[in-house]
Amino acid sequence: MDQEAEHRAQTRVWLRLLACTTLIEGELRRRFRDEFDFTMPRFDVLAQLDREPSGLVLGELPKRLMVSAGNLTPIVDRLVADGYITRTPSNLDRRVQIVCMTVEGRKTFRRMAKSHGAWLAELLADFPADRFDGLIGELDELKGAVRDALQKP
Amino acid sequence: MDQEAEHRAQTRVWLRLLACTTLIEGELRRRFRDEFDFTMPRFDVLAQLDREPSGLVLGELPKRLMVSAGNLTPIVDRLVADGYITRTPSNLDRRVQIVCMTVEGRKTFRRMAKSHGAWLAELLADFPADRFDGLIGELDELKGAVRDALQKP
DNA sequence: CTCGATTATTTTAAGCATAAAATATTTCGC
DNA sequence: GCGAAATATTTTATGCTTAAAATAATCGAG
Repeated sequence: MDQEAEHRAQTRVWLRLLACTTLIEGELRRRFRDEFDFTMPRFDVLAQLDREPSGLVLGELPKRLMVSAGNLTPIVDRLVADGYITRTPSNLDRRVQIVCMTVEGRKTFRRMAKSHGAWLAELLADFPADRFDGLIGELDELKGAVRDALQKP
Repeated sequence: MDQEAEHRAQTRVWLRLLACTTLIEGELRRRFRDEFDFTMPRFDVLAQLDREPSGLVLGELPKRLMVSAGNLTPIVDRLVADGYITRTPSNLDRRVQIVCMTVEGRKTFRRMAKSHGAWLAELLADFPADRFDGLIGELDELKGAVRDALQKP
């Protein structure tokens, strides 16, 4: 494959990737809004905390969710205000805060997560099941390749 | 594959997809900003107009870019103010406007598009070239499957 | 021809996202 | 222990994004 063709293939991969993500994300956002009056970023925060019964250091969230720290402040604020999570200053280091899901938050999250899974199943239903593993493998490799490329400089 | 396993595979596909897109998009955004003081949505508008020498009906842009109409108003406003595009009311239908790239806009776009291609090549360099076509095919199928699922209701 | 429906576009309100600056606290070299 | 560097978090400014309401122009049925 010459340089030109490789360039074209790379652009095509990127555009397809973006189209698939935009399509799915848009529909999931719409349903979260319509069914639960909730947003995906809020759901993503709860999803992280669901796996951590003892809570998480606040600073861990931006890393796991791949967003900026400043971004999370108002999102966490609102989740606290709505009673889904708590935010408690650490006694050992007063710069640090621990965020932890409340019982109410966990209950709400589980209900939404169930729907989330069902929506995804509905959206991906027409994709042949025996090719999921192949696609996952390709995407994993792609992710690794991009990560490596970002590491270099 | 049982229901459970299929669900897990679907979630994994979605998370990988999102991770890849977020990773690449973030880096491209950063570079657009650092190198050209430009944003991706602005670039996307120019990319559409680059393929239309005689311009486009404004209402065509939200459809092609898969964004809402209201979203484009301030973006187009600024591109006009910066001299990259023109916006002229149609004589036949005064509701309609035609947007068209200026000579300056076209020059700027081509310069940025060249860098954009190079950045993408850099980010995807470690992904084996002989597997691009396979991945493109999978993503095309995925996109089609999701589109079909969205059509149904 | 005229009024109601449709279509194109903008405005508004709310929230997400980033980068960069600000604030507050801790840690570490000396 | 003191002051400088490092770390955790919030604030600020700017821009993207959507949904829904508003505006404006055209179309179409009678």
